[in-house]
Amino acid sequence: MEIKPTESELEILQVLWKMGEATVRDVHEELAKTKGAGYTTTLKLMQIMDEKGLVERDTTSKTHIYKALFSQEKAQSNALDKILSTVFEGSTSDLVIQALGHHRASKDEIDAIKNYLDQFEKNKK
Amino acid sequence: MEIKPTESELEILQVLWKMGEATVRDVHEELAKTKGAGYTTTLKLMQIMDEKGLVERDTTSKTHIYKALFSQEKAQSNALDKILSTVFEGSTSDLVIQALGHHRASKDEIDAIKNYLDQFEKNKK
DNA sequence: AAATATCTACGATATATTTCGTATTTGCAA
DNA sequence: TTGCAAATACGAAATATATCGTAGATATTT
Repeated sequence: MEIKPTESELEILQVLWKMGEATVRDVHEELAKTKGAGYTTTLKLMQIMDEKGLVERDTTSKTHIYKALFSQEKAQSNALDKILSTVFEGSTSDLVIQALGHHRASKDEIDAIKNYLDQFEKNKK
Repeated sequence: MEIKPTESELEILQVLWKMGEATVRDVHEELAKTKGAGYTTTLKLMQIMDEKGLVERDTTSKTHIYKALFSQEKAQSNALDKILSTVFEGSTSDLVIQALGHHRASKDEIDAIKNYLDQFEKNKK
């Protein structure tokens, strides 16, 4: 059973990942900073997401509290899978090199990656 | 002016990238291997892509010949930008490490990446 | 040259997604 | 307790995307 968040649903998930828990108003106000959709639009989407199981909500009080069930890690994994197969022809190294080339990483980031690679090679042996 | 290929358009672009030039039938038969849409569906999409400027076509003979105008590199760059901002919170290193972790890269690929990093650091100085 | 196959053009339908309007409910404040 | 503000529920419209059917044009075969 594949549940794939739509574009708008992902925007909402981003807010939930950042805030942990949030009300519809919380989410809507965050989105309003960059987008111009009405409150009920956000509400409706979050209700749909609840039906789909992308989020859960506590409905004990009048104002419902939402939490993401679809994790950021899962979203990352899905996103990588998809672009690997659609635009990178399955080449992880192409993807990595492009990523490093176009989006400048800090020295710390580079070091983190090098460490990771060293670790990786050791385990290979 | 942002022209963003849709999901289906991207599938078609993939075929064009691979083949260089292709007719509607070429593309359709390639897609048919994994998908069940009719010939005119592919045709219509490719016509729309032509209007959008995603492809160009030679219409001198009855059977038109298509070529991608939207490059694979551009698609790669767009795809990375998007997932970086939507699911990786802008962290290139997170993206790279996830990519290396979940999708096993060959020794050659790892080496390629390490070389790239070394090169990168040298230029920094 | 007629019949047949293959192609393009293009409107129309189907489906998915997003957006909104309105009704109803709930809590708080006057 | 009455009224107002803010929330949910939900159908429906708006928009975006994908799919198809049919008509007409162009080649190819017999």
